[in-house]
Amino acid sequence: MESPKSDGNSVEACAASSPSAQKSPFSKFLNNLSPIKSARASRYTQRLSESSFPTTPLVFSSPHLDLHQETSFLKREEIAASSSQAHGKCYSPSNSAPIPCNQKHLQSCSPSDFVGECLADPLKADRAQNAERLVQSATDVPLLPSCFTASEVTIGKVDVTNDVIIEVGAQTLPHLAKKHLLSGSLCLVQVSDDQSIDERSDKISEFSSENICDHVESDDFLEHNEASQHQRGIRRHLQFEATLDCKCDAAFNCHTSSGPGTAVPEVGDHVVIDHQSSEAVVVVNGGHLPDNIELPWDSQKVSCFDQQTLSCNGKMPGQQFADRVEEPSQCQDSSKGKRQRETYTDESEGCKLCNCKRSKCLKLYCECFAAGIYCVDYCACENCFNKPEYEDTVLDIRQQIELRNPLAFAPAVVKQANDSPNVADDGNSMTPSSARHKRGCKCKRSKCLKKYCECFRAKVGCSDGCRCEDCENSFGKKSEPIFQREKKLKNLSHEKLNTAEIMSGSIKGGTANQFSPTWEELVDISHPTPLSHSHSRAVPSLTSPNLGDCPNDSQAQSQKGSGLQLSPGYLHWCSSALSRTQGCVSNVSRELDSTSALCDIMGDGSPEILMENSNPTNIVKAGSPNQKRVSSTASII
DNA sequence: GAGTTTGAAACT
DNA sequence: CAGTTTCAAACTC
Repeated sequence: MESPKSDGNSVEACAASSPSAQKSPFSKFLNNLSPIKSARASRYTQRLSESSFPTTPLVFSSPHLDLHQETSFLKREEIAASSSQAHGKCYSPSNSAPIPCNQKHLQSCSPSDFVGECLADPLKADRAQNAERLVQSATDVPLLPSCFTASEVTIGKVDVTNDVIIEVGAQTLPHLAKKHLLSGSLCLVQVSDDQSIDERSDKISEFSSENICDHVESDDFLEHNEASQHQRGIRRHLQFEATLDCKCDAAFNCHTSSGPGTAVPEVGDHVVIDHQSSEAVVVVNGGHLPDNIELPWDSQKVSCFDQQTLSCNGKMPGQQFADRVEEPSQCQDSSKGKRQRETYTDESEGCKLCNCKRSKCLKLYCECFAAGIYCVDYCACENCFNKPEYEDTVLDIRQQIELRNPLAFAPAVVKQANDSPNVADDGNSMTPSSARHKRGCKCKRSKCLKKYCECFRAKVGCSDGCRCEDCENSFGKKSEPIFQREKKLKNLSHEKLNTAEIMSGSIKGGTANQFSPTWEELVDISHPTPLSHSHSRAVPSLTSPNLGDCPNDSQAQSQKGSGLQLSPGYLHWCSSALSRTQGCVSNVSRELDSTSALCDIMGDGSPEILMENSNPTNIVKAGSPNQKRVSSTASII
């Protein structure tokens, strides 16, 4: 391993700012950083200073640290995570006021009501509540890299005895076993001033070794992490593009998608963002790995974040490319070449490994590229340019693709506002599906029953945005367009005709038109659901797609099938959902225009209500919490 | 593991 | 926008 050169802005310099770090094993470890890592760390540190991120050490008031309470570890984690979100939230060692390390980052949360509550009686504490409070407290802090790793901790010396300085942005503790580092906790270690540097680090190591893995094995922690690790594992993500413009904490938030109740284990997900390259240098997965798992990679590389949950004040950070380390469960055994893939998982993008040969992993053919992540060694790709070292190229290509299709890198699956089931042609409710694929599929032969189908692969039902044929998606069929129904009906008519011919032995003077489907017949076919009968007056009008003419999804779909299609993509899905509730809308612009009109009709001016009731089944579903409001729409129709 | 099938992406 | 080609994943044997 080459020794990085210190440029004065590097992590090394950062670590050296601590008196204790100068001779510490951490600084030794700094010298063992690869140039790339060192460069990233350097950029990160530099960005921190440039962007006025507080580099002041985190100081936790020692009275709140009870190292004798083994179970308090999780609470320390909570604090650590919360503090990491707050990055720079400092507590005075002697009083309850936060140290003014960076005024704008200071919060009202004081040690007494924050740290103390968390540590005082962790066994009795309601972790969910605490976590929620912690997260809430942390999220109040803007502009800060929300995560850092336990490996980012160094200890320093402070004037006040018994206090511990946690310095962020330093380096990995070399003493910690990898598996312990993976526990991903910012461990707070109480050391005394008279201890030597090595003793301190040893103590940290000892503490970590003895406590981290043990104490993170709380039920809820393990429950979550077993699932998350199996599904998501540990990945190393690097954010593309400078996210300095998006300094909000969410941009650096590496929490997974769980709610506050599961925030305790989640907070172990830490990341250090290199703001210059927008790279997450080190991320440690949220918690614990079984002791029997030996990880094949350097703990330095261990990282993750769940990019799907990133948000920047509600907005997705535009570019979230990520470089990641393989999942141990799935990727460890992977080798170049064929392997089992887990392209989609329920809550994350899973472990994507590509096998690209010609695309150089710079096209959407490449699932890694499409997912916004860098390829990794376990990918079987050839001539891969989807690597951090080609970041500029990747970004250029990405921009070009986004110019063509702004939604190209949007999440493939769009969650629906409510968890309403799709409705099959026969009116039966299909598997409830809370999400739809953003583009929809165009399957012709797979019947949307194989992973060729993007919807099926994403475990979502097909939507009206799909152009699939003979959809049998087990997660939810799409409604059949009228032209297909008409086609079927014509076929049926021809069959009838032929049957009649056979039966009668002759047919005279008649044409097939005599047996062409009437609109009434089309209504019967295109409105297979009970709802349709209640609106049987609403003959599907292909020429006047008024709200009143299209009372349900089938009719809306009928219009679509008649050539009045919505545009594809996410907008389509959202708009489609909107249109289904509205009754029908023939195109996006009409939908947009009619939204306000419908709000006027409904009288409450709440367009979100439309989204909440995007499925027509809600209209007639008794007991639906939205029934009253929706039924008013139905009555209007 | 090789070959085939499939459908999305890219291209025209 | 539709048709064709390219591509890589999914699938089959």
